[in-house]
Amino acid sequence: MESLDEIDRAILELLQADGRLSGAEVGRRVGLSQPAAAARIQRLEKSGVILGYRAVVDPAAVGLNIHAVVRLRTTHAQLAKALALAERIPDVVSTVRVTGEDCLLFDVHCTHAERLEQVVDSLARFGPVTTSLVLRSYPPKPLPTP
Amino acid sequence: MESLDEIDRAILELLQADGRLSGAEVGRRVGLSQPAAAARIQRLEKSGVILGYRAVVDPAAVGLNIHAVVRLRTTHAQLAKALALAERIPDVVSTVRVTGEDCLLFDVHCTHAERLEQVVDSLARFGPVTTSLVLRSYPPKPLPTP
DNA sequence: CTTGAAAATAGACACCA
DNA sequence: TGGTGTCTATTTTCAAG
Repeated sequence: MESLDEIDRAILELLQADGRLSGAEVGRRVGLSQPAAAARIQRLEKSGVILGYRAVVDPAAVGLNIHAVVRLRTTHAQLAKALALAERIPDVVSTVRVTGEDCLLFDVHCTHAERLEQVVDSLARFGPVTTSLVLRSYPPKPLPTP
Repeated sequence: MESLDEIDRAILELLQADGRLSGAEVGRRVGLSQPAAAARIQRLEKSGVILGYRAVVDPAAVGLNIHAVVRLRTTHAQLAKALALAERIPDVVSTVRVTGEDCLLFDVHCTHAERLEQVVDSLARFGPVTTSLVLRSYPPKPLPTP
Protein backbone atom coordinates (compact mmCIF):
# COMPACT_ATOMS: atom_id res chain seq x y z
CA MET A 1 0.00 0.00 0.00
CA GLU A 2 1.55 3.22 -1.21
CA SER A 3 1.42 6.37 0.79
CA LEU A 4 -0.31 9.10 -1.09
CA ASP A 5 0.21 12.79 -0.78
CA GLU A 6 -2.28 15.56 -1.33
CA ILE A 7 -1.62 15.68 -5.06
CA ASP A 8 -2.08 11.95 -5.52
CA ARG A 9 -5.43 12.20 -3.81
CA ALA A 10 -6.46 15.04 -6.07
CA ILE A 11 -5.42 13.04 -9.11
CA LEU A 12 -7.44 10.03 -7.98
CA GLU A 13 -10.49 12.17 -7.44
CA LEU A 14 -10.17 13.70 -10.90
CA LEU A 15 -9.75 10.36 -12.62
CA GLN A 16 -12.62 8.79 -10.74
CA ALA A 17 -14.82 11.58 -12.03
CA ASP A 18 -13.46 11.43 -15.58
CA GLY A 19 -11.29 8.51 -16.55
CA ARG A 20 -10.36 9.98 -19.90
CA LEU A 21 -8.55 13.04 -18.69
CA SER A 22 -5.13 13.37 -20.28
CA GLY A 23 -1.96 13.71 -18.29
CA ALA A 24 -1.70 17.32 -19.40
CA GLU A 25 -5.22 18.13 -18.24
CA VAL A 26 -4.69 16.42 -14.90
CA GLY A 27 -1.46 18.31 -14.48
CA ARG A 28 -3.17 21.59 -15.23
CA ARG A 29 -5.82 20.98 -12.59
CA VAL A 30 -3.47 19.88 -9.83
CA GLY A 31 -0.77 22.39 -10.61
CA LEU A 32 1.86 20.11 -12.09
CA SER A 33 3.56 19.91 -15.44
CA GLN A 34 2.36 17.30 -17.86
CA PRO A 35 5.34 14.93 -17.42
CA ALA A 36 5.08 15.10 -13.64
CA ALA A 37 1.37 14.37 -13.70
CA ALA A 38 1.83 11.54 -16.19
CA ALA A 39 4.54 10.00 -14.04
CA ARG A 40 2.29 10.05 -11.00
CA ILE A 41 -0.60 8.52 -12.89
CA GLN A 42 1.66 5.79 -14.19
CA ARG A 43 2.93 5.12 -10.71
CA LEU A 44 -0.64 4.87 -9.40
CA GLU A 45 -1.48 2.43 -12.16
CA LYS A 46 1.56 0.24 -11.71
CA SER A 47 1.30 0.13 -7.95
CA GLY A 48 -2.28 -1.10 -8.23
CA VAL A 49 -3.99 1.94 -6.75
CA ILE A 50 -5.69 2.53 -10.08
CA LEU A 51 -7.02 -0.85 -11.16
CA GLY A 52 -8.24 0.25 -14.56
CA TYR A 53 -10.66 2.40 -16.47
CA ARG A 54 -14.26 1.63 -17.28
CA ALA A 55 -16.99 3.11 -19.39
CA VAL A 56 -20.17 3.54 -17.36
CA VAL A 57 -23.19 2.29 -19.27
CA ASP A 58 -26.73 3.29 -18.39
CA PRO A 59 -28.64 0.04 -17.80
CA ALA A 60 -31.98 1.60 -18.69
CA ALA A 61 -30.59 2.84 -21.99
CA VAL A 62 -29.78 -0.70 -23.08
CA GLY A 63 -33.13 -2.11 -22.05
CA LEU A 64 -32.19 -3.35 -18.59
CA ASN A 65 -35.24 -1.94 -16.87
CA ILE A 66 -35.02 -3.97 -13.71
CA HIS A 67 -32.21 -3.65 -11.20
CA ALA A 68 -32.47 -5.84 -8.12
CA VAL A 69 -30.33 -6.67 -5.15
CA VAL A 70 -30.58 -10.33 -4.27
CA ARG A 71 -29.38 -11.67 -0.95
CA LEU A 72 -28.70 -15.37 -0.60
CA ARG A 73 -28.45 -17.31 2.60
CA THR A 74 -26.64 -20.51 1.85
CA THR A 75 -24.42 -23.07 3.51
CA HIS A 76 -20.68 -23.16 3.52
CA ALA A 77 -20.76 -26.35 1.48
CA GLN A 78 -22.83 -24.80 -1.28
CA LEU A 79 -21.06 -21.48 -1.39
CA ALA A 80 -18.69 -22.40 -4.19
CA LYS A 81 -21.52 -23.77 -6.29
CA ALA A 82 -23.59 -20.66 -5.78
CA LEU A 83 -20.66 -18.51 -6.84
CA ALA A 84 -20.09 -20.62 -9.92
CA LEU A 85 -23.74 -20.28 -10.88
CA ALA A 86 -23.73 -16.53 -10.35
CA GLU A 87 -20.66 -16.32 -12.54
CA ARG A 88 -22.53 -18.10 -15.33
CA ILE A 89 -25.58 -15.84 -15.23
CA PRO A 90 -24.88 -12.69 -17.26
CA ASP A 91 -27.62 -10.76 -15.46
CA VAL A 92 -25.66 -11.08 -12.23
CA VAL A 93 -23.16 -8.29 -12.72
CA SER A 94 -21.70 -8.08 -9.25
CA THR A 95 -21.20 -10.50 -6.37
CA VAL A 96 -19.94 -9.88 -2.86
CA ARG A 97 -19.52 -12.23 0.03
CA VAL A 98 -20.54 -10.66 3.31
CA THR A 99 -20.83 -11.47 6.97
CA GLY A 100 -24.24 -11.95 8.50
CA GLU A 101 -27.12 -14.24 7.81
CA ASP A 102 -27.09 -13.62 4.11
CA CYS A 103 -23.68 -14.69 2.93
CA LEU A 104 -23.90 -13.53 -0.67
CA LEU A 105 -25.14 -10.34 -2.21
CA PHE A 106 -25.82 -9.99 -5.92
CA ASP A 107 -26.55 -7.08 -8.19
CA VAL A 108 -28.87 -8.25 -10.92
CA HIS A 109 -29.88 -6.38 -14.06
CA CYS A 110 -32.74 -7.79 -16.15
CA THR A 111 -34.82 -6.70 -19.07
CA HIS A 112 -38.09 -7.85 -17.57
CA ALA A 113 -39.62 -9.36 -14.47
CA GLU A 114 -39.93 -12.89 -15.82
CA ARG A 115 -36.22 -12.97 -16.40
CA LEU A 116 -35.57 -11.81 -12.85
CA GLU A 117 -37.84 -14.59 -11.68
CA GLN A 118 -35.66 -17.12 -13.50
CA VAL A 119 -32.51 -15.72 -11.98
CA VAL A 120 -33.93 -15.65 -8.47
CA ASP A 121 -35.28 -19.16 -8.82
CA SER A 122 -31.96 -20.53 -9.96
CA LEU A 123 -30.12 -18.85 -7.10
CA ALA A 124 -32.73 -20.10 -4.65
CA ARG A 125 -31.51 -23.63 -5.30
CA PHE A 126 -28.79 -22.88 -2.76
CA GLY A 127 -30.87 -21.36 -0.02
CA PRO A 128 -33.42 -18.70 0.88
CA VAL A 129 -33.16 -15.51 -1.15
CA THR A 130 -34.36 -12.00 -0.42
CA THR A 131 -34.96 -9.84 -3.47
CA SER A 132 -35.19 -6.06 -3.36
CA LEU A 133 -35.97 -4.00 -6.40
CA VAL A 134 -33.84 -0.91 -6.79
CA LEU A 135 -36.16 2.08 -7.02
CA ARG A 136 -33.43 4.63 -7.48
CA SER A 137 -29.65 4.82 -7.50
CA TYR A 138 -27.93 7.91 -6.25
CA PRO A 139 -24.80 8.98 -8.08
CA PRO A 140 -21.80 7.22 -6.52
CA LYS A 141 -19.05 9.31 -5.01
CA PRO A 142 -15.32 8.94 -5.43
CA LEU A 143 -13.65 6.95 -2.69
CA PRO A 144 -12.61 9.01 0.31
CA THR A 145 -8.82 9.01 0.23
CA PRO A 146 -7.59 9.15 3.79
CA MET B 1 -33.62 4.16 -25.70
CA GLU B 2 -31.59 3.46 -28.77
CA SER B 3 -31.66 0.16 -30.49
CA LEU B 4 -28.26 -1.42 -30.54
CA ASP B 5 -26.90 -3.82 -33.08
CA GLU B 6 -24.31 -6.52 -32.60
CA ILE B 7 -21.43 -4.12 -33.16
CA ASP B 8 -22.71 -1.57 -30.64
CA ARG B 9 -22.93 -4.32 -28.06
CA ALA B 10 -19.38 -5.39 -28.78
CA ILE B 11 -18.20 -1.80 -28.44
CA LEU B 12 -19.94 -1.40 -25.10
CA GLU B 13 -18.36 -4.58 -23.83
CA LEU B 14 -14.91 -3.44 -24.89
CA LEU B 15 -15.26 -0.02 -23.31
CA GLN B 16 -16.64 -1.42 -20.09
CA ALA B 17 -13.54 -3.57 -19.86
CA ASP B 18 -11.15 -0.78 -20.83
CA GLY B 19 -12.47 2.74 -20.95
CA ARG B 20 -9.31 4.15 -22.46
CA LEU B 21 -9.37 2.27 -25.73
CA SER B 22 -8.97 4.58 -28.70
CA GLY B 23 -11.48 4.73 -31.50
CA ALA B 24 -8.97 3.08 -33.79
CA GLU B 25 -8.36 0.22 -31.37
CA VAL B 26 -12.07 -0.34 -30.85
CA GLY B 27 -12.53 -0.34 -34.60
CA ARG B 28 -9.79 -2.90 -35.04
CA ARG B 29 -11.39 -5.25 -32.56
CA VAL B 30 -14.92 -5.02 -33.91
CA GLY B 31 -13.92 -4.96 -37.55
CA LEU B 32 -14.60 -1.33 -38.36
CA SER B 33 -12.48 1.56 -39.55
CA GLN B 34 -11.43 4.24 -37.12
CA PRO B 35 -13.95 6.86 -38.28
CA ALA B 36 -16.81 4.37 -38.24
CA ALA B 37 -15.96 3.19 -34.75
CA ALA B 38 -15.48 6.74 -33.48
CA ALA B 39 -18.85 7.74 -34.91
CA ARG B 40 -20.57 4.88 -33.12
CA ILE B 41 -18.86 5.65 -29.84
CA GLN B 42 -19.85 9.27 -30.13
CA ARG B 43 -23.41 8.29 -30.83
CA LEU B 44 -23.44 6.04 -27.77
CA GLU B 45 -22.10 8.88 -25.65
CA LYS B 46 -24.49 11.52 -26.93
CA SER B 47 -27.53 9.27 -26.68
CA GLY B 48 -26.74 8.59 -23.05
CA VAL B 49 -25.93 4.91 -23.38
CA ILE B 50 -22.39 5.65 -22.23
CA LEU B 51 -22.72 7.91 -19.21
CA GLY B 52 -19.02 8.54 -18.77
CA TYR B 53 -15.66 7.05 -17.96
CA ARG B 54 -14.23 6.30 -14.54
CA ALA B 55 -10.94 5.20 -13.10
CA VAL B 56 -11.40 2.25 -10.77
CA VAL B 57 -9.46 2.69 -7.54
CA ASP B 58 -8.58 -0.17 -5.22
CA PRO B 59 -10.00 0.75 -1.79
CA ALA B 60 -7.47 -1.40 0.05
CA ALA B 61 -4.61 0.32 -1.75
CA VAL B 62 -5.65 3.68 -0.37
CA GLY B 63 -6.09 2.42 3.17
CA LEU B 64 -9.81 1.76 3.08
CA ASN B 65 -9.58 -1.62 4.72
CA ILE B 66 -13.21 -1.97 5.67
CA HIS B 67 -16.00 -2.28 3.16
CA ALA B 68 -19.47 -2.71 4.58
CA VAL B 69 -22.98 -2.83 3.24
CA VAL B 70 -25.38 -1.03 5.55
CA ARG B 71 -29.12 -1.47 5.27
CA LEU B 72 -31.37 1.11 6.83
CA ARG B 73 -35.02 0.69 7.66
CA THR B 74 -36.52 4.11 8.03
CA THR B 75 -39.79 5.92 7.64
CA HIS B 76 -41.04 7.77 4.65
CA ALA B 77 -40.87 11.02 6.57
CA GLN B 78 -37.20 10.58 7.44
CA LEU B 79 -36.09 9.29 4.08
CA ALA B 80 -34.99 12.64 2.74
CA LYS B 81 -33.02 13.40 5.87
CA ALA B 82 -31.29 10.05 5.78
CA LEU B 83 -30.32 10.65 2.16
CA ALA B 84 -28.98 14.07 2.98
CA LEU B 85 -26.89 12.66 5.78
CA ALA B 86 -25.52 9.87 3.61
CA GLU B 87 -24.60 12.45 1.02
CA ARG B 88 -22.57 14.32 3.61
CA ILE B 89 -20.61 11.31 4.81
CA PRO B 90 -17.67 10.72 2.47
CA ASP B 91 -17.36 7.10 3.57
CA VAL B 92 -20.77 6.39 2.07
CA VAL B 93 -19.85 6.01 -1.56
CA SER B 94 -23.04 4.58 -2.95
CA THR B 95 -26.70 4.78 -2.01
CA VAL B 96 -29.68 2.96 -3.47
CA ARG B 97 -33.29 3.06 -2.52
CA VAL B 98 -34.91 -0.34 -2.66
CA THR B 99 -38.20 -2.05 -2.04
CA GLY B 100 -38.62 -4.25 1.01
CA GLU B 101 -38.23 -3.71 4.70
CA ASP B 102 -34.91 -1.97 4.39
CA CYS B 103 -35.54 1.04 2.23
CA LEU B 104 -31.97 2.24 1.83
CA LEU B 105 -28.80 0.41 1.05
CA PHE B 106 -25.38 1.98 1.47
CA ASP B 107 -21.89 1.00 0.44
CA VAL B 108 -19.47 2.24 3.06
CA HIS B 109 -15.67 2.31 2.88
CA CYS B 110 -13.74 3.05 6.05
CA THR B 111 -10.16 2.98 7.17
CA HIS B 112 -10.89 1.31 10.48
CA ALA B 113 -13.69 -0.17 12.55
CA GLU B 114 -14.16 2.78 14.86
CA ARG B 115 -14.91 4.98 11.91
CA LEU B 116 -17.47 2.47 10.64
CA GLU B 117 -19.04 2.57 14.06
CA GLN B 118 -19.45 6.32 13.78
CA VAL B 119 -21.03 6.04 10.36
CA VAL B 120 -23.42 3.32 11.42
CA ASP B 121 -24.39 5.19 14.55
CA SER B 122 -25.16 8.34 12.65
CA LEU B 123 -27.28 6.48 10.11
CA ALA B 124 -29.06 4.64 12.91
CA ARG B 125 -30.61 7.94 13.96
CA PHE B 126 -33.20 7.29 11.26
CA GLY B 127 -34.06 3.70 12.02
CA PRO B 128 -32.70 0.22 12.57
CA VAL B 129 -29.61 -0.61 10.56
CA THR B 130 -28.14 -3.93 9.51
CA THR B 131 -24.43 -3.91 8.82
CA SER B 132 -22.62 -6.59 6.83
CA LEU B 133 -18.90 -6.59 6.35
CA VAL B 134 -17.77 -7.41 2.84
CA LEU B 135 -15.42 -10.37 3.03
CA ARG B 136 -14.69 -10.49 -0.65
CA SER B 137 -15.78 -8.80 -3.87
CA TYR B 138 -15.85 -10.75 -7.07
CA PRO B 139 -14.84 -8.90 -10.22
CA PRO B 140 -17.90 -7.20 -11.70
CA LYS B 141 -19.00 -8.13 -15.18
CA PRO B 142 -20.02 -5.87 -18.04
CA LEU B 143 -23.75 -5.32 -18.31
CA PRO B 144 -25.54 -7.92 -20.39
CA THR B 145 -26.66 -6.07 -23.53
CA PRO B 146 -29.91 -7.60 -24.66
C1' DC C 1 9.88 18.74 -11.10
C1' DT C 2 10.26 22.01 -15.20
C1' DT C 3 10.93 23.31 -19.77
C1' DG C 4 11.25 22.29 -24.63
C1' DA C 5 11.50 19.49 -28.68
C1' DA C 6 10.59 15.12 -31.14
C1' DA C 7 8.02 11.09 -32.18
C1' DA C 8 3.77 8.67 -32.00
C1' DT C 9 -1.13 8.66 -31.86
C1' DA C 10 -5.64 9.98 -31.93
C1' DG C 11 -9.28 12.64 -33.60
C1' DA C 12 -11.73 15.12 -37.44
C1' DC C 13 -13.08 15.87 -42.20
C1' DA C 14 -13.81 15.39 -47.02
C1' DC C 15 -14.70 12.22 -50.56
C1' DC C 16 -15.89 7.82 -52.58
C1' DA C 17 -17.71 2.98 -52.64
C1' DT D 1 -23.37 3.34 -43.42
C1' DG D 2 -18.74 2.28 -43.94
C1' DG D 3 -13.81 2.63 -46.07
C1' DT D 4 -9.66 5.34 -47.39
C1' DG D 5 -6.61 9.00 -47.21
C1' DT D 6 -5.12 13.06 -45.09
C1' DC D 7 -4.53 16.76 -42.11
C1' DT D 8 -4.45 18.74 -37.56
C1' DA D 9 -4.46 18.65 -32.75
C1' DT D 10 -3.01 16.12 -28.71
C1' DT D 11 -0.40 13.10 -26.20
C1' DT D 12 3.35 10.80 -24.82
C1' DT D 13 8.24 10.21 -24.50
C1' DC D 14 12.71 11.81 -23.88
C1' DA D 15 16.25 14.94 -23.54
C1' DA D 16 18.65 18.38 -20.35
C1' DG D 17 18.58 21.83 -16.58
